[in-house]
Amino acid sequence: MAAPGRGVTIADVAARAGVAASTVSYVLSGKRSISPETADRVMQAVADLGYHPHAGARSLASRRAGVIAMMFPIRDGMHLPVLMQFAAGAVAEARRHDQDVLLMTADEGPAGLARVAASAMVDGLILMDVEVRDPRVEALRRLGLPSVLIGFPADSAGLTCVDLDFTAAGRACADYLAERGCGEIALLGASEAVYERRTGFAERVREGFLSRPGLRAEVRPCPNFPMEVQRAVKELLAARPDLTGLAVHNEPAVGHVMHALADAGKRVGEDFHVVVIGPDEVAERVHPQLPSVLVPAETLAQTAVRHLMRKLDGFDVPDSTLVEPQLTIR
Amino acid sequence: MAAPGRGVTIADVAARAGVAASTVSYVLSGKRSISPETADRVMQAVADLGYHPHAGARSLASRRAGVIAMMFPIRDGMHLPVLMQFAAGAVAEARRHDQDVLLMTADEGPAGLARVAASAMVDGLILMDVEVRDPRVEALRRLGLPSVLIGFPADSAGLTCVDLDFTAAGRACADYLAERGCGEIALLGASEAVYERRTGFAERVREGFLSRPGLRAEVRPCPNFPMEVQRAVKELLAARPDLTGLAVHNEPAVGHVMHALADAGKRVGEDFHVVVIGPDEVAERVHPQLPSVLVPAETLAQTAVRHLMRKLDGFDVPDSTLVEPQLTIR
DNA sequence: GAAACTTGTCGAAGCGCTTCGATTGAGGAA
DNA sequence: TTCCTCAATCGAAGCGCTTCGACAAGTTTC
Repeated sequence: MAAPGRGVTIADVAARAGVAASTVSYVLSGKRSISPETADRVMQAVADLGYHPHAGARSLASRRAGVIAMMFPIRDGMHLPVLMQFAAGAVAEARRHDQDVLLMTADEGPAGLARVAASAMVDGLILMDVEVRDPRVEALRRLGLPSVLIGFPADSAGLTCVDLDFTAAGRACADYLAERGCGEIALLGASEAVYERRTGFAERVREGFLSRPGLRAEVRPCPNFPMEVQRAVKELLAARPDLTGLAVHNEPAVGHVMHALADAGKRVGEDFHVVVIGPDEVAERVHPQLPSVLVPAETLAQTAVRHLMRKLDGFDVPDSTLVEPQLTIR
Repeated sequence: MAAPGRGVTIADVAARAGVAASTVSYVLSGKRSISPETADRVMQAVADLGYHPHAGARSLASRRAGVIAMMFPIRDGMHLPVLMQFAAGAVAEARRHDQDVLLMTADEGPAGLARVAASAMVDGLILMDVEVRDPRVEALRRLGLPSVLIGFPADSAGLTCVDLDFTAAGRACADYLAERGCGEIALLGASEAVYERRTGFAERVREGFLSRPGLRAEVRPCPNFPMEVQRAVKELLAARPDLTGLAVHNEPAVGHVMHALADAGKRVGEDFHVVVIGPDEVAERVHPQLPSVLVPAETLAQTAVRHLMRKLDGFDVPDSTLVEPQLTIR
């Protein structure tokens, strides 16, 4: 348990178990068959000495670092809590595969990818919040570093991408509202900036939302500031007096939308229905609590890590994985 | 630029520059003097080949991994965006010191610390959101892994701790309100759970808030749910009719507090004053925008990383560093 | 003009691990 | 019994880097 001095090595373990170092290695990796008795003795020695293989040595000899990198965007408009959930999910899953996670920010860009790849610091990479045209994607292709992307770039050929099925999410919202008897509905979407940047995601929601027949539906981008949100809602209500259903795909706006509706005399949950695309807390922390389709950050992270692990082990994985959205009714 | 095959090694660089591998190493590390001409040739070769040293080999030979770990809490009541800012700040600063950052979650606990320490995977550690009685702290002491804590455990002897000066933050709020002419003020604090868990932080705010003489001040913990927050505010107003100043140290509650005040006919910024301890967005996204003392996550992260770097380089750093709060008026 | 340093460079010895034969006994097949 | 196979183990050769001691050429110093 207690480390005797500094650094217990495989040789120490071997000596204590009365075997060769290579035998210890084989016991630990399971790459050759070892008699149960020997294995027991080795494991006992490992436990006694509190042995953990030196990561550097291992990576040097085996050409496997046991580390994957995650590159995060730290950009305007990103919803930080979701990123954090994502990170937590990824770390948890990675640890299940005995991998650690190196944290990178998008600031490092393609050069950062080149660096970690060339230094063999990581075995693979998860790239978050991929944009439609993303310079990192090209770098990734060039480097041949095993990777999984969250989101879809314009050309995803030869890449492994994972994302929420935003089309289905949009449709789920329309369905929910339709089932509550709304005939005229609207989607208050992401801010303009988001639409400009990564069309993919926002447009898919739009498409899904508009895809349900028999409804009068429209989509509007949503402004950034509280007062403007309220004004936008008021304008919408004025322009469409028969509107009875609203989907909101914009975390920070939800609270303000609810005020504006209350001010306008709409009784949400009774004569007017609202559904949110966003994290649970957002939908829970307003009154009344709203139904929501969340971005299942944890599931996405898990899926991404699993795919990456399979790639590292030489298996094939689907090029594109869309996670089904879940609508939670509160 | 383009990698020829797989893996450019120091030997390749040496060959191209016409020197010994050790010379390349010395050029890169600056640990021995090298003639400018040779250095140039080497650097040119490095650039030509896109050489990056193999991290594992380097760590094996030099006993320095070039990686620091950050252990994050993923716990209830943590404000995720702040954590993320923290992470971003730490990564940025670490990169400035040519270090990478390994992400760990508190789930791994003391055993996780033992693992990364024994495997020489990281050179040092930053431990976030330290609790008053934290089992990880003891493990840290035992392991002798260089580390910096964010927050203060009960016994911080021999440790390096960094945190916001919460006492000063509390006082700054009281000062702000006093300057606006409020004679009777209150602090709506963290939720009960937080008080129970890490007394340090919440109590320091309380202490600071109550420390200004000549004011009638009180502190109340704040409930978790929207309706209860509103009720709590109403009760407070009823109990203290002369109350004209309120400090809120509870991110999710701010919006609801503002409603309750509006409902009660208080005109914030005119006959009633409110100040927030929390992130900018929280204070900006209500109407009217509020002054706030933020938890300077980025600064704290930077300070923590710098301290850790200095420790790794064998310098002394102060045991305890309190970052001055800044009050932003909007 | 010899002794004593400096400066710039090289070669070799590891760092701790994995992995590739090689080796040794047993157990089976012939 | 002899030969072959197979399971279990060992020893040695690296993986790519840093670092230590040497050493050849200057530079000083007396």
